[in-house]
Amino acid sequence: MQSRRLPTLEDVARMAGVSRATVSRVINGIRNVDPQLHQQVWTAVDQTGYVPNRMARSLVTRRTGTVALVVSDSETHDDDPFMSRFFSDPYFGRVVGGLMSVLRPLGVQLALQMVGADGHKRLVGDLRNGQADGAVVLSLPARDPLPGLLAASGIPAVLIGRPAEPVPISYVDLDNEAGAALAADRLALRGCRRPVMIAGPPDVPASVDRISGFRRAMARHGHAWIPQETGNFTQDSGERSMRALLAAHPGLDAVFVANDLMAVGALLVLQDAGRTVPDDVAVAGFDDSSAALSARPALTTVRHPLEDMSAEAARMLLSRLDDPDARVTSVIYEPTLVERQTA
Amino acid sequence: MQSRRLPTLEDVARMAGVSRATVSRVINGIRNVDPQLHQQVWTAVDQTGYVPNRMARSLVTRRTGTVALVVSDSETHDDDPFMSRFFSDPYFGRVVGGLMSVLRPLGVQLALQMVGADGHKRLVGDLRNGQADGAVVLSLPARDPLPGLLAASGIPAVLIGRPAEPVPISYVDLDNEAGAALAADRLALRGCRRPVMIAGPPDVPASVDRISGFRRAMARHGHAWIPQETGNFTQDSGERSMRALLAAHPGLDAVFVANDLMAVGALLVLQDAGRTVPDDVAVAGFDDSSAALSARPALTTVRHPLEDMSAEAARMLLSRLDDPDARVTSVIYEPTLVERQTA
DNA sequence: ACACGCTTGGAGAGCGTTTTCCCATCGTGT
DNA sequence: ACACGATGGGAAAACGCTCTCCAAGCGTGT
Repeated sequence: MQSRRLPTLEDVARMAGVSRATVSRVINGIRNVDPQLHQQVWTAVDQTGYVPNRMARSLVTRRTGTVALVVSDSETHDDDPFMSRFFSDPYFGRVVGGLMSVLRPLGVQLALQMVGADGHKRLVGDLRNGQADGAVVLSLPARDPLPGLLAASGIPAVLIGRPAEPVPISYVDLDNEAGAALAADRLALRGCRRPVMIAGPPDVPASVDRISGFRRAMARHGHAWIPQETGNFTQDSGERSMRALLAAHPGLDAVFVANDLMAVGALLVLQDAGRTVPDDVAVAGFDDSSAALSARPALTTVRHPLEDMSAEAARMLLSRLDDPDARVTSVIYEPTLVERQTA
Repeated sequence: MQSRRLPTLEDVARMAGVSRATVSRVINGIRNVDPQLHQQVWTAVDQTGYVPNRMARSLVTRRTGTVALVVSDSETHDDDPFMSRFFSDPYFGRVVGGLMSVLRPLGVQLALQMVGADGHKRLVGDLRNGQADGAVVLSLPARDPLPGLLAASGIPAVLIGRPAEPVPISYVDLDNEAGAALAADRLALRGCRRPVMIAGPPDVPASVDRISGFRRAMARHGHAWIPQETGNFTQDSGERSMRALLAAHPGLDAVFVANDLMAVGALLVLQDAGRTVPDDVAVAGFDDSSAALSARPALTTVRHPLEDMSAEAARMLLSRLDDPDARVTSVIYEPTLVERQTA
């Protein structure tokens, strides 16, 4: 069954009584061909069950119809298997969903690429060859050289999240500062006296922006100094941070947490410590991931339209592929506050 | 920059002063070549920055170095965007993580393929051509013809989750019956009098097995009849089902929920209804996803070693690729009970 | 010395497409 | 009638690689 050779253009051409070139033209809908032949070709295609060989086609067109989703895992430690952590984060799924929503209708493949600290050169090489036509790059640690390499090698790419250092490369991002400010305003509005925060890793730009956005907004509300703990975006680190904060600042009455997973952890710790949320302590998260909804009380959080952003990233990449000389662009999304029960 | 033609085998050969064939042999480590030339070739490779063109290579070897992760979305409804729901389910991430853990070290690509109700033939066609060397197939609704088509067309494939109908195709699966029985035993051990259950969609084999496993085990404990509601594995449907169950059977004191997401929903509804968990009502979930840990009280659940299973699926597929005549095999994993606070 | 194997490098034939030429045919305006 | 631009089909050259032959070189046994 599978041993039989697959039908090729040649076979179709023979059956339809035309040349390979004509069949190719019909299939790709390029140039006019006689309606009569057109018909013959299509019936031949049906009868043979012909499907164009992707490799052969790509070899000559230099297009693969695939885009790579590049995930950096340079931050992996041995004791902290990055893969399980990253992939099970809702973040990953939301991005994939957003990308697929635009890629799939167009028949574009999505290929997963992980790149370690060493693999950057290799990745660029692979990309320049037949690996993929372009790349959507995700979750970069600061100082990652990848954006620079990508830009320099002229590989069409779009980042999700701005590059840490200015590099001529397209990206979509959220206005993280504004989002954090939204949370700050909300917390201040409730009349909090001693706000604290749980920040994300200091080497990712989004984290930095959330920190500065929160501080700046709180300063406007008269809170010059905000105690802070740093986590790594996992629920577990949220719990640890909250415990530390509680120990150091027992009088705290509001906490801004840089993502929902950590916020859920913080919530649990607060409740275990006998604090009522939101009456004793108000909590605001960030992302509006599914965890926010299943928390009890439901988490007040900053909505991060990741699906939309990813979809846009896909669209940007695609249009860049159509027009290689297109300008580098960026799209910044505005976050909104989702008021639920914790603040 | 990117306009410059990439170096080809020919270029390397010229620089090294040998023939294309020799360079090819050196690069692929096939046959012996003179150490002297060997050296010359490698330095030429380095100097040119040569990277083999994947398409060209695949065209002749008929191997792509890619496996497809096939996700069926035939159950999509317009009002229920499948993609966002499916991809943000921890299930998806865990599978990807498991697959990657074995694929990545081997340099094998993972390509995401979604296939709709119509697309089966197309998928098979794409697969038989250069799309991928094989497929890992996920989340199939019952009566899905895909396993049959795959088997018939001789495409190397491994299912995650057994096919609904017997088909000569390899798969990995969990002993869902045994898992449900574990939960049942636990609930019975706590001395429950009125157990109920929230089941998954009746058209997925795993659901069916969990239902029958739970019923059978409960029957052994003297509970002949178990009231049941059916959800679709989302937290929301878990909430709905729990509410219905509570209304119809106010005296219930134990509930088995077919996955953790629904269990979290059930937990929330129970608490909102003023029931204490586990004292008034014991709850057991299934999967041991991250949601189980962040629930409060922490969810007692059945551990589903999805990462291991996916990794094994990848290994099975790979070995099938190496030896196309390998026998169809299946691996069934044994679930374990994770005793936390809800039961 | 000679024949005979064994090793190693090169020439070249594909792999299945797309695409560039080029040629034949046809309709049109003078 | 005749030249002339369109139009549409076919032959064949890539695309970059692998791999089968083939020939040359070498050592060995008789």
